[in-house]
This record gives sequence, C-alpha cells and structure tokens, in this order.
Amino acid sequence: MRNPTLTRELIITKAMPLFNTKGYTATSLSDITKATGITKGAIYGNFENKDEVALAAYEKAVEIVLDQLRPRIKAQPTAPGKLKAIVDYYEEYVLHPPIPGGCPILNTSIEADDNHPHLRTRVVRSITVMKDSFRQMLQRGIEEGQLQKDIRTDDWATFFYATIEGAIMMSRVEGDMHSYQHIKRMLYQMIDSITV
Amino acid sequence: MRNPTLTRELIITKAMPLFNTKGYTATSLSDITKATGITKGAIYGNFENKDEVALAAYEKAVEIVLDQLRPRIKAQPTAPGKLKAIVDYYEEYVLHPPIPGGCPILNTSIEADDNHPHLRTRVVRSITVMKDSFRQMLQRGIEEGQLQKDIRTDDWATFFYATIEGAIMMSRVEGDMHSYQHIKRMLYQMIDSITV
DNA sequence: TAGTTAATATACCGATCGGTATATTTGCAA
DNA sequence: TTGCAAATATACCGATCGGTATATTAACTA
Repeated sequence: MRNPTLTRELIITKAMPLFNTKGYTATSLSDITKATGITKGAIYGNFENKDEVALAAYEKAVEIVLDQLRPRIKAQPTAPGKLKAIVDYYEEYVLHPPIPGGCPILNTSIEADDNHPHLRTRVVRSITVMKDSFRQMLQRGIEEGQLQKDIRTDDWATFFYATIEGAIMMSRVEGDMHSYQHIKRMLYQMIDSITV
Repeated sequence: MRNPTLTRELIITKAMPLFNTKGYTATSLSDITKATGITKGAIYGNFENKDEVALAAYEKAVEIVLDQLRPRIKAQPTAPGKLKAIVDYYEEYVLHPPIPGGCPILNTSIEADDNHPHLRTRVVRSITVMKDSFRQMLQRGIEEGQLQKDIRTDDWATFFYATIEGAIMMSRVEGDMHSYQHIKRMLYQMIDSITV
C-alpha cells in the first residue's frame, strides 16, 4: 500500500467497529492488526498510541452517524417532521446501526465517564452538538409558527436526546424493538402535543 | 477470617464498585485482590471464575439500588408522587450514586449487550423488573383515580425509564446536573399533565 | 491435644497486553 | 539505475492477564 493516508484511514475504519462493539479496553492492538491485515509497526507509525486510534475511531463513528442523520432531517420541511425523522432514524439504527455495536456516543460515554478523560471530553462535545442542533431545530420551528411558543427549547432538546439514547440502550440490550416502539409512540405523541 | 460466607460477601462488596466504574473487562483479578486484601486462592475457592464474581456483583448492585428506591416510592401515597420521587432519587443518584460508577443497569447494559451473554440476560431481567414496577404503579394510579384513564401504561413505563437512564448517562459524562435538571422539568411537567 | 478437613495463601503457568527497537521493503528523486 | 528516506514488518520487551496446582494455615472433632 505505502500510502500513509490510506493506511491511517484503513486503521480507523477497521478499528472503529471493534471499539464500538468491544469497547476501548477490550479492543487490543492485535484485534486491530487482525482486522486490518496490517502490523503493529504500521499502526505505531501512524498513531501515537492506542488512545489516539480510539479517539480517531470515535470521531469517525460520530461523523458517520451525523452524515446519515443530517439529510433525513433536511428532507423534512417542518420542525415536527424533523423530530419525527430523528425518532425514525434511530429506530432502524437500533438493530441495523451504521457502525456495529450501536451508538458510539452512548457506548463511549459509559466507558469513558470515569476512566478515559480524553474520550470523555469528545463525548461531551458530541452530546453538546446534538443537543444544540435539536434546540436550534425547535427554535426555528417556533419562529416559523410550527411549534407552540411556550416550550422551553433547551429542556425539550435535552430531554429528547436523553430519551432516544435511553431507548437505544434498552432495545439493544433486549435485542428487540418492543421498547423502542413504546417510546416512539410516546415521543410522537409529545411532538404532536407541541405542534400548532 | 475463615468464614466462607463472609469472604464471599467481602469479595462481592469490594468487587462491585470496581466492576461498576471500570467495567467487566477492565477490572482484573488483581484489582479485586488489592481491594479485598484477599488472595486469588480465596477468590477461586468461592467463585468458579471472574464471570461468576461479576454476576454476583451485578446482582448485589441492583439490589442496593432497589433497596434505596423502594422506600422512597412507598413513602409517597399517590402515583404522581411516586413518579416524582423516582425522578428525585435518580437526581441525587447521578453525582452521589450508592455504588461508585453510576447505574449498574446502564453500565452493564452497554458492556454486555454484544459480548457477555450471561450479564446481558441479567440486565434484561433487571430492566423488566423496573418497567413492570413502574407499569403497576401507573395502573394503580389509574384505578385509584389519580391518573387519567387513557394513558398507555406500558408506553409510559418504558418511556419513563428510558428517559431517566438517558438522563443519567448524559449528566454523568458531563459531570454536572444541568442536563438532568432540564429533563427533570420535562418529566415533572409530563407527570402533571396526566394527573387528574 | 492430635488429626483432619476446609479455607486461604503462594507460586507458577502460557498467553496476551501495549509499546519499542530494529530490520526490511517500497516508492521516489536524482 | 542507484541511493535515500519514509513506511511497514518483524522481533522482542517487561508487565499483567485469568486460571491452576500446591503449600500453608486455621478451625473443629474426636
């Protein structure tokens, strides 16, 4: 290969699903060499250490999710439609996630919160990005007369995201979609209840 | 010591916070021997393997949480009061959890879903217990005329628990209570909205 | 109090961990 | 075509992993 950019890309791409399914600690360098067909020398030629690989893989994973989510949001003209599109996206997401292992933000959050400050910082940033984008979506919905004026957009955005992540956790561990369906019905109803 | 029951208890008690903060894979037997002051011989004399210790620690952790939660629910006479008591309990819980590391159900769920079938089974059971108890609580609230008749108790219970777990995840990784406060406000409002 | 047995401690196993030092190979420039 | 530098492979490091076999110790019985 002899193309450091491609090599880097390969390592990130192959390591990403490993970190997302097994977690940071449980994913070993030999897991990565097996998955990539590349040796430890190449990994340490392109990354400082395992931590750097994990960080890059995390960023890539979040980017992939956002790249899938954004067009679906844009496709909906109104705020209520956008919110429902998000609920729908994560519905398929649970059993058919773009990255094996489920939501990287959720997974990394749990493993990083007490033990991996670098990863933790990235996760917090991702969550902020998600909440902010939801909040803006709600705000615009109000300004455009699609949503009721009296809703607290920051409360709503935070709540909305927390509920979806909780739903993902629950349905993934249960291995079926029943819980997600219950929660989806609740969220749809709530969205309708603030729709003008 | 020479009391196998106490030894077992000691191992579980000391291993529990380790598993809950570091996770199953990242917690080593030497972590446990250090924490207990007990040797590997004693651990393997009382448990089949590391997995058995983790399972016992998980069960203990969930039991501790339930033992704290139950009296607070009972202390409230009505369903809306009980629901708010749960929200309040998990509020203190986030930064001052009875077991270091946060919610064992949430933590174990994320680590176990793809990789540890035994733990996964226990987690699913715990979640079922939680949802069922919430559902019964809502049902009784309806029967006693405290809650509106038309709510879907299974939707509500599932949703309620998912939101709280999502809120815990978020606030713990962020390291402050802002997100939880937002979500608490939303949940209170929702509880009020179904209260007769 | 001696002997027995169960509980715990110690010592060791091969495998694997993250990381590094060095050897080899590849692609490019001259 | 040769020589050089960058990229990758190989070989090795000490530490630690989960687990086991054996030695020691403590408690109880006779």
